[in-house]
Amino acid sequence: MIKSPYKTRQQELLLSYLREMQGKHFTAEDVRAHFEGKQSSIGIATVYRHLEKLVSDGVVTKYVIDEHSAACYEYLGNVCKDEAQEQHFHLKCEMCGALIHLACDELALIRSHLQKEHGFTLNPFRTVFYGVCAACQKGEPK
Amino acid sequence: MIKSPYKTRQQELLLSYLREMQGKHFTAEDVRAHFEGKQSSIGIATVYRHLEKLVSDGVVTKYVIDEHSAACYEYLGNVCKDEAQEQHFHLKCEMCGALIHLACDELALIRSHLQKEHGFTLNPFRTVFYGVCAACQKGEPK
DNA sequence: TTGCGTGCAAAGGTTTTGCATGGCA
DNA sequence: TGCCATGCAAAACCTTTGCACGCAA
Repeated sequence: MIKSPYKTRQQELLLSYLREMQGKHFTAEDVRAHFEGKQSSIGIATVYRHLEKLVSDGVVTKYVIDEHSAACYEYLGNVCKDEAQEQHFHLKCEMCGALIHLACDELALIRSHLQKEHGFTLNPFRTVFYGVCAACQKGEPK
Repeated sequence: MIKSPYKTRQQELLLSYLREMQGKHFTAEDVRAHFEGKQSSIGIATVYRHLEKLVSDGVVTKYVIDEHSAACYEYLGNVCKDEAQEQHFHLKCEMCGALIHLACDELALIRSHLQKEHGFTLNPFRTVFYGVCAACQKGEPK
């Protein structure tokens, strides 16, 4: 992670939020709203600028779920990057909208298959599987 | 596929374009531009309205590639839907932007795995695998 | 003091929607 | 004639950008 030349109040706030939300998903608006009202607030533009930088540093992942909802971000935190890559996939339920984390070794096979047979290096940080989750299939849409 | 109550010139044009583009990807703007200038033109709103309907009918698939580029559509055509589901996946290269079709039985295993082990029904029509394609890895970015 | 960081507002691009008009049956 | 379809323009939405000001070092 590249260190910023300057340390600012907003940066500290954002990082504290990230730690708090580790492993969960949030949008840029979530971040802004979280600090709204308190004497410490952050402009939405600043949030986007920081998140963009953190994404390019590989510390935060950005998922484009749907063109009409805001992008989802996730803080990868202290997890070893390679480890996270192998174990961490996302499923998005098209019915209830849930974004599900899936840690499954089986799926690591997909990566090696795509790599060996098709010369394609999968990026699990950005790939989202769409479909219908178990709950919704049982007829329990929210 | 649900039949429209009325048959219109624009509808005919759109369908002819779809047949022409079967198996390829296009955006709403591509459709509009294709008929621009000719005495037969289609308004962008009409294009979106038709595509939206065709998507919900399952005849056309919509892929949200990136939040800042237009959505990609694809006409599934006469292919049996079940057959297409088994054989047809998409890879998106994050370097050169190529959208690659991948027909691979191996990947059908993903679906059954997700179904059996996680109760999740994958929708291959919407799922896109992100990563880096073989050409770009060999250092041949466009 | 230097120059990066911030916030506001405006711009940017795609997609949707309201409304009056046009065209199919 | 009765409605649906169309097209234009405006709206809606998220995200980026320009610019002046503020603040860290």
